[in-house]
Amino acid sequence: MERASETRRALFLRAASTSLHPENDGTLFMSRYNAREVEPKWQKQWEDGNVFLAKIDRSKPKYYVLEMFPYPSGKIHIGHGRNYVMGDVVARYKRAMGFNVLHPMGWDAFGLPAENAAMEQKVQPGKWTYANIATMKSQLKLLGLSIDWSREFATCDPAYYKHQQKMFLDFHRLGFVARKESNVNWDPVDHTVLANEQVIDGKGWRSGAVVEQRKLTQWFFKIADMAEELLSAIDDLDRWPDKVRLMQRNWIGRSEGARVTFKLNDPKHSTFEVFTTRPDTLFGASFCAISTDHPIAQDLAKGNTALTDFIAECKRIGTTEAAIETAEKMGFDTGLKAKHPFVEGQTLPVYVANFVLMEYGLGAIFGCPAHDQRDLDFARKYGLPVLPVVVPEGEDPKTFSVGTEAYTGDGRLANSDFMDGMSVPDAKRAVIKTLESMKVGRSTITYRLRDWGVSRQRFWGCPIPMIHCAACGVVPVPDEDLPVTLPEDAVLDEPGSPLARHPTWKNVACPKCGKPARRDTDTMDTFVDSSWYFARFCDNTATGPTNREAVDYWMPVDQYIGGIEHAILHLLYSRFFTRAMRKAGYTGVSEPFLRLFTQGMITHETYKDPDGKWLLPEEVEKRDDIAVKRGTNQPVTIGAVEKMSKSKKNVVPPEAVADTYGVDAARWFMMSDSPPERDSEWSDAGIEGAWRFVQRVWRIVTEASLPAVGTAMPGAFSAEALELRQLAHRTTAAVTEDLEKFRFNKAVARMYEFVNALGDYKAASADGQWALREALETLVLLMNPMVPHLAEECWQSLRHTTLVVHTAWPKADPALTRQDTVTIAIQVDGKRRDEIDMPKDADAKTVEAAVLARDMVAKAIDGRRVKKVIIVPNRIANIVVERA
RNA sequence: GCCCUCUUGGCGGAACUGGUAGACGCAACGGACUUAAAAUCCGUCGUUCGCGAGGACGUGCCGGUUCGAGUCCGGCAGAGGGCACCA
Repeated sequence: MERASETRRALFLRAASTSLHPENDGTLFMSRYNAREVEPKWQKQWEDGNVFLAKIDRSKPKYYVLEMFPYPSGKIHIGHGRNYVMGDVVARYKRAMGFNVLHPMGWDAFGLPAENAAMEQKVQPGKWTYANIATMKSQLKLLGLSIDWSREFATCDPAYYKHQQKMFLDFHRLGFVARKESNVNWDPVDHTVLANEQVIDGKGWRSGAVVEQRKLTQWFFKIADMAEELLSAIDDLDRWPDKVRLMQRNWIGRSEGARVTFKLNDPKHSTFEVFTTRPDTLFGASFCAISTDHPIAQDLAKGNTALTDFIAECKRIGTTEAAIETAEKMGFDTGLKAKHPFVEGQTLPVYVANFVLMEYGLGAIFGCPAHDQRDLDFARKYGLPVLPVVVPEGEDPKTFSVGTEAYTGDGRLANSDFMDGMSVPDAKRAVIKTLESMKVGRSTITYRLRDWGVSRQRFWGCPIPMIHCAACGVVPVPDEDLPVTLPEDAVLDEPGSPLARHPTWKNVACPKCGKPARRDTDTMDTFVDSSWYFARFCDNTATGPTNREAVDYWMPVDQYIGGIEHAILHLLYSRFFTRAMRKAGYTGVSEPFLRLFTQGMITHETYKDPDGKWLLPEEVEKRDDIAVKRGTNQPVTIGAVEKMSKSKKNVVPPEAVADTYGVDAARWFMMSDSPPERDSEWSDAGIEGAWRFVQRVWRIVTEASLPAVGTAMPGAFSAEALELRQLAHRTTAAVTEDLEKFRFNKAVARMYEFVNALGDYKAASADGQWALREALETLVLLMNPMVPHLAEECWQSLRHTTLVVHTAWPKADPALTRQDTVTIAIQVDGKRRDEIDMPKDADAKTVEAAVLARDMVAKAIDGRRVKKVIIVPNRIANIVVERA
C-alpha cells in the first residue's frame, strides 16, 4: 500500500511537465492534470473575487447550510473532512441553483482536552486552542471549501462568550435558570470533579483513586419545563431523519401514570409518594423502594452506619445511567412498613434500592415483581412474593404464574378485587378513580427529561456571570460589567478548580451592597456554546448576541449536517436554547434546524502497542497477518473498528491524501461509494480510482475537438449525437435528484457512467461535435460541487472566460429524458424466464398478449393451466400457473 | 440494562412506493500496446451444474404474509451509536 502511493507521488511530480497538444492551436497545456498547481490557483481566484462572502439579498431565496462546527483538537481527520465536503457540495449546488447561500465556519473551542494539554504540556489552554485553530483552518482551506471565512469565530473568544453571559442573565431574569443540588463524580485525591469519561472502573483516570459522589449546588437550565413543547414540536420536524425524532421522543420520555401516597408505620415519616406507570398492578405490589437520595433514606441514614455504608456502596457505581442499570439490583431493608392503600392489614417492606433514581418521577416506587423485570429480579433476590395480577388472554388466573421472566404484555386483571376481569387500560382508569376518591393518589404525567445542569468546575469554559455575597445572596453581574473573562495566569496542573484556587480572580465587590463578595467559580457546559453559534453566524459583528435583521433573514438553518452521535443532546439543547432566545427577543424562530442530515461516522481500526498506548495508523505497519510498530518492530494489537477520534488515535489526516492525489480526488472519493448516512470504514484503496477519474475527465475534455463557445444548435442530429444528448440530459436529471436527496454516492455513479460513455464517443461531424460540447459542459457543471477545482480548470479549457462558481446549474430537457421503450421482465410463478421490450405505458392487454406469445414462456408454462397473469405497468409480467 | 441503527459478491455499495438482485467503483485475473515498466485500451469476474442452449441455489440465521420478499411482519445472532460532565 505504502509502496503504491510512493510510486504515485513520483508520478505526480513528473506530471508537472507540459507538452504541446497536436489538436490544439499551438497553446501550451498540461498533458497530465496537475492538481498541486491547479488547486491553489482557483482557491486564490475564489478568495480574491470574494465569491463566498454572503450578503443579505432579498432578490434571491436564501439558503443557510451549516455543518456542526469542529472542536479544535489539533488536526482535522478525514472523518471531519467527509462532513465538511458534504456541506460544501450542498452549498455549491444550491449556489448554482440560484440561492443566496450562507456557509460559515467557526470553532467549538472550549473543552476538556485543552485543560489536559495544559497539564501535560504546560501550555495555557488558550494558546493551545488557538494554535490548533490555525492548523485546522489551514487544513480546511486546503479542502477548497466554499466558506464565508469573514464570519469565523471561536467560542472561547470573550467577544463571543460575552453574549452568552448576557443571555444567561436574561434567561435568569425570565425564569429559565434554577439553582439546585446534583451529584458529581468527585476525585478525592485530585480534589476535582471528573467527567464520566474520566471515571474508569469507578476510579479517577489520573489519580486512580476510588471516585466518590458529592452533592454540589449548581446552575440548571429548566429544560424539563419545556418537555411537552419540545416533544410535540418534534411532529413538525418532518425534514429530520425519523430515527433522530424517535430518539428525541424517547429521551424526553413522556409517561402517563399515577402518584400514590403510602402511609408508613413511622411517626417521623408518616407518608411518602411513589410514581408508577402501572397503577393497575397495585394489588400485585410486594415492596416499596426509595432512592438513596430520597429524603427519607438520607434521614434514616443519620446514625445508622449500616445504611450509610450501603448508600456509600451504591454511590460507587457512579452517576451514569448505564452503570446503574447494569449493576446488580441491591436493596437495604429499612424496617419501615408501608400500608397497602386498598388491602386492610397488608403492609409492604420499604427498601432503599440502587436502581431507583431520585431524578425520575418521585424517587420512590412500589414494586410489582410479576409485571416488571427489574422488580422481579429484586424480589427473587430478597425472597419477596410474586403475585400475577395481569393474566394473558386465554390463561387461567388460578394456574398462571411468573418464573424468571416478568409478564409485561396485555391481558385481564386478576387477584385485584374490584378490577378483576378488566383490561389494562380500564383498570388504570378505575384504580386512579378509586385512589382519587380516597384522596391517596391521582393521575400524573412525568418526563424522563431532566433539567440541564450547566455548571462545570473547570477552567476552560465560559465563566458563569454570577456573584455570591454573604449579605445579598446570589447577585447577577451587571450587564455593563460583561464579559467576565478568564484569567490568563491560571495554574492548571494542581488539584482542584483553577478558578476557585486563583488568588485574586474570584474576589469582587458585591454589585448590590459593595461589600467583598466572590464570583461564581464554575464555567458553563460547552454544550451551551454550541447551542446558539448558528445564530451568531448570521452576524458575528452584532453588538448584542444577535442582529435581528440578520437572524430574521438567515434563520433557521436550512440544512444542518453532522454526526449521528449528536442526535440527542446537542440538538435538543439547541432547540431549547433557541426557544429561550426567542422569548428573550434574540430570534424570531423556535426551531433552529429546518432540515437535518446525520452523516455516518468514519471508522477505522484501532491499534495499541505492548504498553497499551494507542497508536496512529501511520505508526503501524502491516505484514501479512501481523502488525508491528514502524521503526521499533514491536508487536501491535489490532483493536475494534471504531469511530475516528483523537482519543483513540485511529485518525487519518487529509493532507497526505490531498498531497498525493489532490484535493478533488479526495473530495470525489469521500462522496463516492458509501451512502453518506452510513458509517464507512476508511481505506486507502479507492482513492486511486478517484485520481484516475480526475485524469480521465481532464484528458477527455482537453482532447476533444469542439465548436466555439456559443455556436448555434444544429437543426438535426445523427443517431449517435442524439443518444449522447439524451444521456447528458438524463444524467442531469438523475444527478440533480440525487443531490437533492443527499445521494452523493449515486450521483458519483451516474457521472462515472456518463464519463464512460464520453470516452467511447466519436464526434464525426459538426452536429456530433456540438453534442459533445454540450455533454462536456454538462459534465463539468454537474461534477463541480464535488470537484470544484477540476471543474474550473476544465471550464477554462473549454474556452469559457467566466467561472463555474458563477454559472447556473444545467437544466434537463424533458424531450430528451423521455423513455419511449421499456424492458419488461417476464416471470412464470415468480421466477424470471424471459424479457421483452415494449412501448412505454403499453396497456395490460397488449403486454399480456405479447408475453404469452413468447416461446420461452410457452416452454416454462409447459402445458399447465394459466390461473392468472399479473401485469405491473412498465415493469413486470407474472404468469401464475396451476401447480403440478 | 434501556433507546436507536446496521448486516447484499473478494471489498465499498446499487436495486424508485413489494416487481429483472449485484448498477457504479475498488481489487483480482486474461489480453493488446511497449525493448521494459507505468499509464491507457479490450475482456472476464456471486456460487454451482452443463460442451452449449440453459438450469439450480443465492441479500446474517429461523419462520410467516404474498402471484412475487434484499424490501413487509415475528423471533434470533453479530456489529456500531447514545445513555445527561468527551465533543
